[in-house]
Amino acid sequence: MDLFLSTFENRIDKKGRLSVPAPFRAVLERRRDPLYLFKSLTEPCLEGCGPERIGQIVDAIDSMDSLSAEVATLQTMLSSAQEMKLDGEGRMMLSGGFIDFAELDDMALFAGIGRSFQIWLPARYRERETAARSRARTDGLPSLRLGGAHRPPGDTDGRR
Amino acid sequence: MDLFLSTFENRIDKKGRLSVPAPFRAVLERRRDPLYLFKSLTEPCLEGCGPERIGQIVDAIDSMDSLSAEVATLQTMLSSAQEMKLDGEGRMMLSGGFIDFAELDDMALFAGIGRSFQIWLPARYRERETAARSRARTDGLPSLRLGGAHRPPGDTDGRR
DNA sequence: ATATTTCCCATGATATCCCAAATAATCCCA
DNA sequence: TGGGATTATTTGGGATATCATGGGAAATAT
Repeated sequence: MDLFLSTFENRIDKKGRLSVPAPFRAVLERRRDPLYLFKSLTEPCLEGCGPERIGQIVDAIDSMDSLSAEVATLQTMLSSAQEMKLDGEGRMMLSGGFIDFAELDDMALFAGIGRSFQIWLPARYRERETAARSRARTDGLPSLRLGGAHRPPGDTDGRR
Repeated sequence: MDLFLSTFENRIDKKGRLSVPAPFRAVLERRRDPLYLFKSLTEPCLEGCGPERIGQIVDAIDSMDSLSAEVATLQTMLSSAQEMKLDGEGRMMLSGGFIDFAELDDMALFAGIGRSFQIWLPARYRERETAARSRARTDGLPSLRLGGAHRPPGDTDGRR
């Protein structure tokens, strides 16, 4: 299925470079996709994805009333998005804006969440993770229908 | 996919010159497109794009009732549009009309929004971004159909 | 003649490339 | 199953290229 899964913690060197975890690079390389990063709209973290998600945002904007607040919101996502070029060793350069937004210092935690991944300050991510787990115990699980909406096996990409 | 993404802040020098960010120039050069700038209809900023977007506006006007108020509005976009010539270093000269309209002084912020970009007074742009982010947190994210509508692999550009 | 724009080159800052060291994961065979 | 060897991955640093910016000179207009 080719998804971003698991977490990885890598160092941000003094030049601002950060290695993309090899398994995440493998997903993108298999699809010959460049990597895009943008600031999360709702949380202090960065989001990483391939071009298809960026394309969805662009298309959504074109199909909406350009005066709506929703369009302004989507434009904010695009304005924070960057195509990341990786060096020969698979590292990207994080701009100051990205580092400030996610409040990163010298370590970054990659959290794969399926079709995209997030980049967090490690301490903040772990805080959030324990909070989510204790919410699950007190409030119960969110409704999860497993087994219903799967694509047939062998349908490895996202097309319909 | 060749989109205008991310933000860049450049200086307007005392001769009135302003560098177009290299990644934006690269998009235009790849398509051998000239750059057009016009005054935004809805906000105190300038809009930048290639000729195809200008063409879309012209076509939209042609398909509308030529006596309607909307047509008059759209026509003001066209009448404010200028083809910008760049010097050898990729800089353009902003006319006084453009500078006054966007209330620019010595810095300009380029914000890529996919098929076009905007030019803002940096402080004003950040205000607007903050507002969009707090709206996103309170009102939730705009509905985006994720996961379903992928293009087939290999269809890497943005054509429809 | 004077102001303004265009062209050209210089400079500093920063990103990119390239090679090497250190660390971590995997393999292989006893 | 253990442990040493091999390979993959991450990290570091110096050299090189790119880019934004500034200013002078030439060209154009007023």
